Amino acid sequence: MPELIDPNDYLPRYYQLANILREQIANGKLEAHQPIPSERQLETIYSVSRTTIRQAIDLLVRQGFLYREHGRGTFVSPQKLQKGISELTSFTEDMKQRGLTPGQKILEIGYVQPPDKVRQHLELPVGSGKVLLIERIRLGDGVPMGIQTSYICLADEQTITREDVEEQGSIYKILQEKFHLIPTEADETLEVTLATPREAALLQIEPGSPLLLSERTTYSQFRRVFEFVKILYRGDRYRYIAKLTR
Amino acid sequence: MPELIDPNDYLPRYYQLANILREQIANGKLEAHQPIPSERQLETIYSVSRTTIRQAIDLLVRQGFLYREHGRGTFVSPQKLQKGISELTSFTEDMKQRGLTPGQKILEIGYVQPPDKVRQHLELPVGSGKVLLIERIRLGDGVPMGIQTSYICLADEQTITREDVEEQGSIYKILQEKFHLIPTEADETLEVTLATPREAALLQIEPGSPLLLSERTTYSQFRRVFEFVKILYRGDRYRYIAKLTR
DNA sequence: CAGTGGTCTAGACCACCGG
DNA sequence: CGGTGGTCTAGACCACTGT
Repeated sequence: MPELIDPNDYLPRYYQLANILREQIANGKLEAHQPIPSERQLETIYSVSRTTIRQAIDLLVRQGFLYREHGRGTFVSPQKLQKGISELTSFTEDMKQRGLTPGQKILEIGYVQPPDKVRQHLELPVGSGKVLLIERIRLGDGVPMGIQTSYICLADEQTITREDVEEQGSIYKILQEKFHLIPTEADETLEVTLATPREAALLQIEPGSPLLLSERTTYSQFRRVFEFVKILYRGDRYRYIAKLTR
Repeated sequence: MPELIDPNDYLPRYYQLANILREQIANGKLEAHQPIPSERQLETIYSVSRTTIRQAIDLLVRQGFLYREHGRGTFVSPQKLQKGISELTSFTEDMKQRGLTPGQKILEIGYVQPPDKVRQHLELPVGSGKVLLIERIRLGDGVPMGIQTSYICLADEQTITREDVEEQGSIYKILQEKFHLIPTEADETLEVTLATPREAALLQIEPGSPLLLSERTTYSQFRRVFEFVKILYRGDRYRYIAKLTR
């Protein structure tokens, strides 16, 4: 028996429908490469208009759970494509998705004058004020995975304390809960580099070992840059995963 | 004067409208953080219904050219977010986007029994037949950028010859033109590795130099795997670029 | 309050696919 | 041919924003 749509729910109907269908896919009620009911059938099953049906399906197609074939039908995607990777995630979320327990050791936290390169990424004018710096060793299941250096722009009255970071772990979570700042978009680059003696010591590897360097500029829901993050991952422990479309 | 929508064009109206707006953004007629006309205004300007207007705007929002704010309006995204990166591209397209001229030296081309790992990525059963192997040094402005090894699954009657590859350069272009096979989705991983003596010689670097290893499984418009590609990029010459959303 | 985007309806015609 | 998804219309009401 299909779950039904509640017109009075606070969630929009297309969103409720997407949740119902996604649930059925996760349960295995709908199997890979099998067709789901046609849009006209779904109209009568759930008593919503075809526009709303299509909005729900559009969502699931973009999320990689369904695919359409013109003139044939709408089908369930194979497992592999259902992961929804290449999303903007915090280190904390990333580790959890990989089945590891995230952890950290705080190296430094405080306000600094950002280096020129960082200032440019943050789109700050020359000679502008200080930004919050947080430097941490990031752990996965207790083992060092990388060194993370975050530069964060906050309004004057807002700040993050060492206690916040120690308690919560995830800065994204703090930003969201304390300041309603939601990371929405980011530009990221990845390249190869070699460990300096200091980095090697922190990561417990030999100096000159290969590292994966990620640099990210993050935008809030207001389309303003609020963060520049650099993560140096141990080359032997970390692999970047992306899902590409066209 | 705004360009107009032709109802008899072979392109759908929402798509024509998206092109018109994208063009105006590229021209600078619409500036970053400035609002575009409201959806009701666009209705009268272009004589199409609001649904169609919204479909066009949805497209441009997903492509990163516009952003919406509920109750305020729809605005032009800042330049940086307009690049539309993190798309599924061939090496050839990737180089062009970076402003470099793509090139190649073919090392090997022919049918082989795929290694187990490759066979699994291609979702082929144990003991299945041979697949097409193409190994090339890829160049950007004539300089070695990486070594690309492609394993391609084709139907029995289809094949790609050395001449095809030499003439066209891009395998994706050949697949599209000869077999109407369109790369649509891909899973990609990136990690760090060190150059073996053979790789170092081919890339004209020291053995043990750091490399960026990309492995990609590519799906066609029929949601079937048709390709597994491995590219070893020179760590000092290549940087991976991604755009993340949430 | 008026104006914006967000959701939704009940239709319509088209292009494509399979039998 | 009938059924599928793809596009489109002309409305409607809601939630949110600014003044």
